[in-house]
Amino acid sequence: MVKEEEIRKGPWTEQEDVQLVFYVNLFGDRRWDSIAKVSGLKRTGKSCRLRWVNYLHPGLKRSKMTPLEERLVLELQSKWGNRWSRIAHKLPGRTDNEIKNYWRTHMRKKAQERKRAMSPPSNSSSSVSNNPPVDSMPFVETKERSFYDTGGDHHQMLTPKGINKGFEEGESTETGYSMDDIWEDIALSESNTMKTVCETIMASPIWNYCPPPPDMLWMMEENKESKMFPAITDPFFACYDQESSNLTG
DNA sequence: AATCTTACCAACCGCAAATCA
DNA sequence: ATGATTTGCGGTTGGTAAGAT
Repeated sequence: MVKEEEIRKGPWTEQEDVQLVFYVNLFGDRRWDSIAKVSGLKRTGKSCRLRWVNYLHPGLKRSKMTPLEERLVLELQSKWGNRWSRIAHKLPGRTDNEIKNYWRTHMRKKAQERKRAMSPPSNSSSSVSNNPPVDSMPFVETKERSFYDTGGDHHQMLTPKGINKGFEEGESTETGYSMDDIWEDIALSESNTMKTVCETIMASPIWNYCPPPPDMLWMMEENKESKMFPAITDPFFACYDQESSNLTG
């Protein structure tokens, strides 16, 4: 485990993202503690998993919720309550965190609308403390259009370019880096093989290496994340087995 | 133009469940 | 069978961009 004083927190950097993507592709999206250790990332396994699941996973949709998805979220939430992970399973490409955030925002807005509707303008001062917590409020479905509907996912889910956050229309991010940049970094090394990767994996820094081509990495079917990586009993050793048997030839 | 408010999202935390030794 | 470790989930917080005043 990484020593406590060395553990990094807060926003992930581009380098960390690339590094994590690289190691997850190498070892699979399990054993996060090991990935955290081996990768040299000064992050906890938990943090690595969260970053992968919520941001770096290639199956993620980065577009706004479609009206259909919104409706589904609302229906399932009223049915199952705050079982975000369960709900997320019904919405391919969406994460529990995303849905949870959406719900919070949505319900806050609903609560405000209700507040406005229930409290006449002449008597508005008494309404505030009577509002129940948003999560406990019974949901009343409306037919209103999404308040931030953009028409849904216009991009192919599985292509690296399609998972950018918020700049689907070709915008670039102001805040430093984008997933495009990451994928570009990865793609830069198309000519390099896994052999090179495995030979150099234990050395540092990671930036001397070039990951395998993206199309090799991200082959997965929607809703079948578990098949994203080859079934390797012990990925750490399997890597080197593969290196010697498959990847050299 | 400056300040305040709101909406959104990334990431953390604590806890429980699952897995491993 | 059991204790330790790891993983996953849900709640919460903090930062920031956009909109309102």
